[in-house]
Amino acid sequence: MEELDPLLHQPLRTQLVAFLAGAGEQTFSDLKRQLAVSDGNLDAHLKKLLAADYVAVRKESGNGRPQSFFILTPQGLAALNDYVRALQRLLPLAGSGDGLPGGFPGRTLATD
Amino acid sequence: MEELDPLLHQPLRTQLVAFLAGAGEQTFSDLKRQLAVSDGNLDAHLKKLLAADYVAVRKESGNGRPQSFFILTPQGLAALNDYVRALQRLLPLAGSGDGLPGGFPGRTLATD
DNA sequence: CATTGACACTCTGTAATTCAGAGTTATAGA
DNA sequence: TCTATAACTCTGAATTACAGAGTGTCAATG
Repeated sequence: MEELDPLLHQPLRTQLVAFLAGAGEQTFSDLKRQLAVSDGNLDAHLKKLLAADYVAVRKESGNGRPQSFFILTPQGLAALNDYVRALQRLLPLAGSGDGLPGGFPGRTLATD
Repeated sequence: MEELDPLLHQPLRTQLVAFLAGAGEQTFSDLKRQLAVSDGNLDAHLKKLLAADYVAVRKESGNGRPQSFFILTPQGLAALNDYVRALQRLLPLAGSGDGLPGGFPGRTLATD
């Protein structure tokens, strides 16, 4: 069966990686605001992504107050693409236009 | 930000629900074989889906050996559709043809 | 008819994950 | 300098995920 990278297939991390992919380099505070998540939780998930080299950090300190900038690595981007492909194979996402108006393809769900 | 139903956004449960959506009513053993998962784990996740009314069970006993047939409920199907829509909004899944050949849209990932 | 084996679950405990808030360091303003 | 605030980081509790042991039923065999 289709394998879904457990590192990416988690609500907060999926959002996190998707956001980084779309928006590019982000500070800790920006991520915190955008994802509406607690400090500790964000830190924990970022740590996992850093440990897997899906995300890299660049720390700045000296001029203003210290800040960390987080960015998706090539590995992270590749993993995200694999993940999206796995989802597409698993869920018939494509083929029903934009929004799946009629319901999930394949079944009408007989409730008999 | 986009909310991803945590009940569905978990590797095994996503596969489980997607499989039920595509294949219709399935026995416990069929699910176990298809998803290559341990008894206890399958049971635990089915319990969650049953508790949420995403899945219903029909138990047969009398003629052969007792068997449980699991099927997606209308609520489960609706939740799955919502979930797919949420994914589509979160990840730019559509628009790049069949398989995202070029990479994730939106960024080329400057590693500078 | 008792016994053995296999199937179909279900229960229980452990390991891993997720999360929130307390703690730490550093800057900015009064 | 003293206080407030921003930007993290650490710690521990609660939830979740998982595997294997346990329970009950049926079929086959002697």
